[in-house]
Amino acid sequence: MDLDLRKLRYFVAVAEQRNFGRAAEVLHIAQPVLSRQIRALEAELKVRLFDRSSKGTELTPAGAALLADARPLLAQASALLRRVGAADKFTVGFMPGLIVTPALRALSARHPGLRVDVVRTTWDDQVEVIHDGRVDVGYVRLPVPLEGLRCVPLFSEPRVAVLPVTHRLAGKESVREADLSGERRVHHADPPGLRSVEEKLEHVAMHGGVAILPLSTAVFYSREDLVHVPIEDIAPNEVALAWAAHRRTPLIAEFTEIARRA
Amino acid sequence: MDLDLRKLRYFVAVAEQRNFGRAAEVLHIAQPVLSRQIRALEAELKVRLFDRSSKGTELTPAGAALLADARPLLAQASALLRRVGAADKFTVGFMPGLIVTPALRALSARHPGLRVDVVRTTWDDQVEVIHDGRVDVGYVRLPVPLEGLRCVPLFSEPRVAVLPVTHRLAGKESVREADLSGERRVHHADPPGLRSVEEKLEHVAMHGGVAILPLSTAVFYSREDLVHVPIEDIAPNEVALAWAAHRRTPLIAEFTEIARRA
DNA sequence: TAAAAATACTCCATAGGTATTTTAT
DNA sequence: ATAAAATACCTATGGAGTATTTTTA
Repeated sequence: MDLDLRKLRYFVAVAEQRNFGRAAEVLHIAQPVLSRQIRALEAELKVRLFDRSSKGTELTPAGAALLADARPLLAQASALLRRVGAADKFTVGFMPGLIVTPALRALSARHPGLRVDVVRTTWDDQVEVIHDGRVDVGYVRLPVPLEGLRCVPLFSEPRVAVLPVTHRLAGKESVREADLSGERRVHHADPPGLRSVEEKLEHVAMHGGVAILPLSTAVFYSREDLVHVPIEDIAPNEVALAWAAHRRTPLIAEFTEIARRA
Repeated sequence: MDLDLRKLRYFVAVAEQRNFGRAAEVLHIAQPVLSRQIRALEAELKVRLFDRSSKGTELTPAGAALLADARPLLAQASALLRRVGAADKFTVGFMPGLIVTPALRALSARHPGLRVDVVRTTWDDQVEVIHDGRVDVGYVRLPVPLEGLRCVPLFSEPRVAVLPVTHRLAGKESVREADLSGERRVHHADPPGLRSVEEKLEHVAMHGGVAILPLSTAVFYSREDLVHVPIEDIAPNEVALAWAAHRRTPLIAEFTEIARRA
């Protein structure tokens, strides 16, 4: 009758590990328990989810289809758990460089009893925090995967090249993308391990190369040993407000209005 | 750890009935069981969900917040259950008057093993069937509540007034909305009980009044004793393709492309 | 006192554990 | 022979039932 989210969570673990023993370890349960639970799930759903063999466990087509549904369902359940009991709290996520305080202050002024909170996000988790309920709405930098989200564009801003002050292009009024073709681009997680803006800038300062950032981010994280130069011919960065697609709450509607006007 | 969907379903029943005894009847369980399960849920969530009194049961603010999350979560769970085991089937919903066979045939041609199916919807359930997984995508007539949906506009078409052949306006080339001001409008579920297009048209034929329908619907359901006349100054009806916001499957992407080109 | 919900108790289904067997490379 | 999953068997938790008590308008 009712789907058992525990079994579904176990299923996802096996699907990810492609191995019952390892999945059981991850889940901190014994392997026979996991085998039995997956079999029970298959019996309840009347569908074979895995092709087991001694050299590995693979998803069946039905299993793959289930996995696609299972992940967002579990995320939504965890979002529900996170939000309940925090009904009087409104949390906003934002990417580095974006200023959210005026909008939050406006919301707070209209709802004196409301606790407001902010969470700084990164490229990695700007969408994840929306799906799992850590934030009610997020200021995101596009593009993002739109699945499960509702999204309104807010504004766009130019991108700049961030360079060491000693760089040959450091004094320029502006540059074109072609001017940077010889440079090592510092992207997100490239070189590996760089996740935050600070880390990227530290890398540029230490080892050279160029980081391409939205203007507001470059301004917010400016350092004396780095400069930023506008890039003429690169698409601007779009900033949008996003929230979980299935939610309809007055607070979210109100906040999007506030954010749009700002 | 894991949310219990059974308890959540019980919670929704109590929230809807605002009475434990009646909710227990609806759920086909005994009242003490329900009391105990709701208490257990409150303990697990560490939140009081209801204010109980001998003259009624009311949601707390936290309970109201939970309800808003609980409904879509349960819908998504039921969608998952419906879809698993039908991984090789693609189902399309459509509102009356819309022709979906060419698009379906095109999809079918590209995927020989795929079973395709159609479901005719009404105003009442055109969105519901998407949320609970009865269809993979739906041709909907806007406006629809966009929560939990992804939606691409397809085309728009004029609306016409459907009248008895004997009506004073029956011979006209076209009419304006003001010309209809004296007429009894036959809407969806107004007069009560009218849910399908056929019922509405039957009502117009029997009792007079005017039904305003998209052109294609009026053509599809045309009858000898009724005529339709274009309305000059009314916003056209928008037709869109919609699907569950959290889903990303190749088949849906492919079908939206096909539908868009048609 | 009447209606609504909570408590007390019993029963049984099932998750979890350990030990062991089956199966395919 | 080895690795992976399944089976056997045990314990404990928690869901469902009936009978009854508590609470408050």
